[in-house]
Amino acid sequence: MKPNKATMADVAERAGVSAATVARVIYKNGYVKDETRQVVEAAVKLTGYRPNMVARGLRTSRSFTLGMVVSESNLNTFAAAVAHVIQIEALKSGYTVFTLNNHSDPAMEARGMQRFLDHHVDAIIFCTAIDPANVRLGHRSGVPTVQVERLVAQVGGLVGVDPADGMRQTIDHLFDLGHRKFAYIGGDVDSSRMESSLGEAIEATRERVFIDNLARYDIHVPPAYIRRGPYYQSHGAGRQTGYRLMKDILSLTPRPTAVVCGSDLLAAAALQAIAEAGLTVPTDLSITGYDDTLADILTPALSSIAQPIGELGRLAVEIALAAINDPAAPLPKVTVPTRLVLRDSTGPARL
Amino acid sequence: MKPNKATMADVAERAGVSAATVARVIYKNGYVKDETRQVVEAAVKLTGYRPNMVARGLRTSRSFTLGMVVSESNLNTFAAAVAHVIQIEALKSGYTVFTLNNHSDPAMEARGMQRFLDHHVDAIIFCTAIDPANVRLGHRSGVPTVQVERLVAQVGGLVGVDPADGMRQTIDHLFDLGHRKFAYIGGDVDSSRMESSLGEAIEATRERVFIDNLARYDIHVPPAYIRRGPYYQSHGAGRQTGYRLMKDILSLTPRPTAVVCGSDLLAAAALQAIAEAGLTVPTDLSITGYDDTLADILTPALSSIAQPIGELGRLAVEIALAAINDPAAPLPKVTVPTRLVLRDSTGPARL
DNA sequence: CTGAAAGCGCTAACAC
DNA sequence: GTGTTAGCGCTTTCAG
Repeated sequence: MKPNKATMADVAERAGVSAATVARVIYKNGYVKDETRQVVEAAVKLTGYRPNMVARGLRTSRSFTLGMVVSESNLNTFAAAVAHVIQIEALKSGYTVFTLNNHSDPAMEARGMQRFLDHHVDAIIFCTAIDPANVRLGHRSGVPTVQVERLVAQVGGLVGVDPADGMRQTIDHLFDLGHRKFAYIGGDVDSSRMESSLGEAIEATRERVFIDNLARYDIHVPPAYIRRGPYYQSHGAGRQTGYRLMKDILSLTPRPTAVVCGSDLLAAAALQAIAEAGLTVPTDLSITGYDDTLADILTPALSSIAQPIGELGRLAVEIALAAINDPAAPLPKVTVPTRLVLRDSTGPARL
Repeated sequence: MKPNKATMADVAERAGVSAATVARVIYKNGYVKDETRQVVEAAVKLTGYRPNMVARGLRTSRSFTLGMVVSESNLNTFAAAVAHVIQIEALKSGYTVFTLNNHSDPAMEARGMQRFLDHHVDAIIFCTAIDPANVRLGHRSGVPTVQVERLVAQVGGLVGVDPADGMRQTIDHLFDLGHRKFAYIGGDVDSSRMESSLGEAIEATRERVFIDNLARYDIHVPPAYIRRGPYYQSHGAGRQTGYRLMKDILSLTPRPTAVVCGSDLLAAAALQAIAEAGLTVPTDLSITGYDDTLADILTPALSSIAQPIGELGRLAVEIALAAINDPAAPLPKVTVPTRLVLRDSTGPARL
């Protein structure tokens, strides 16, 4: 049973008009006599007509689709959350989105990009690209691109995140609680995966902002107190990175009283190491996360630096659509702020 | 710069043949003289020709796209994981997938479905549909549908999950550890969202299997020891469901020594309530999760019932593609098993 | 073995 | 105001 097969011609016939008139009614284009409009609308309703986006796409070279590349491990709920918002926003604007997970594999991402191009998507949003070459490919093919959170190639639009506010609030908060010895657990930078001309990766920025804010209080963090590792460990590959890095930190003398983490996942695994060492958060040690995704469901619930997910997604779609509607205009690079969300993982420093 | 704009006609011209011949070469259809093939292939390479899937779709009424509806809250990493696998599998088979998150809202899901149909997707996979009407709509429109994990409408294919094995292992394990007093925390069933003729919702099945397995040991669970609530609380809406339900359970006399949860997220929030009560897992209380997604990163890491995510995704795509290639064949309903993954949240019962 | 021609469903000039 | 026409890029008979 396939009732939705009514074509524009069918509607036209039913209404006793031409296809062109039907189109005019549907897209409210040229002038149509009011009476005619009624008839056509009735015919549309009657036949259950729905425009064929494929045919429309061929004719107009506008597919009304967006390609979205996400880099979302099972536990990277941040990227997932942004992706959700993007889908909703796109939907609102009449766009449907192709999603592709690059699984942190440049080759996979490349294949997906090619698919997007083959399907003539109107724009591509990278919810963090893994390989600059892929962003450039999109750009080179004349498809507007928007990079979210992480800039890997100096083309197209960007919706960046500024960790400064959140980090400042975090350091202020911890300092006020009496903390003077800090450590940092962060994601490591694969600099091969961004264009060298771009300067700092976001991981480096987070670290720098951490250090700078402590410097305001004349606190200097020795290199040994800053540890880095991969954001994700594939499922079943044993403990996540933060576990190992926290163990390293716990073996340091003197032991820090506050540990700032570059993601909630790193912090979650850090909590495991802390518990294993027989220590308690926040009594023995304060700890903070970043992303505010997992933070809420951990024990103790994490104080965490939140990135404005809704804002990120909205802006990404907005920029993409603007670029589609005006291909000549340059794509903007915008930045959104972060803020600390307080929960239960931070407390007075144990002296 | 738009180099990828070479059309089939361009290639044909370059090669000094007709478009029809180019098509034959590309899709290895009819006979083509070897020499001609060479020339055409060279022209393809030279022009960087890529088939236009939109035009192809119009002509063949096969869009080589799949629609995927996911019901994935930010913390529902299970659905996200299945969605990933589906994308990969589809990609392998030449399909690109439109993703839509229904955000647990039937109206949103309906809108997305309509988009999928407008774009003439070749099949639709529901990574748990929210409204049977939407599944039926797809089916009625002649688009093969596959439901994953949860069956809400008695049409199309199904890749179901059988909790029996995992639950049996869980109960055996806990019983062997000396546990005799059990409680259960599960997702509640919104029966308005499934067709009444279908029998049990998966939530009900999990509960039943829990009860039945305990009955094997002559253990009877009073109703007060079985609590239900919504799987997810939207971000910022306070503690997740499991927190409240666990608080309720902790106030019961006698207190159970083992609590089985219907999802890792419920268990995660339950851990928060347990910690708040000053109790320790697994010393004072054993607890198990379901999904094996968050399980790994919690403190303590959860023993959890794992559903075979890769298998689920693979089968869903397989069934969808089979239906596309043979629209007459009935869509199968298959079931995959579960198993317990042991970690640190289960221990000897405290007497 | 290869080319010519028709047409998928829609839109955008251009007529009337 | 409305109809006619000519394709968008591709596939698929049908001739040859």
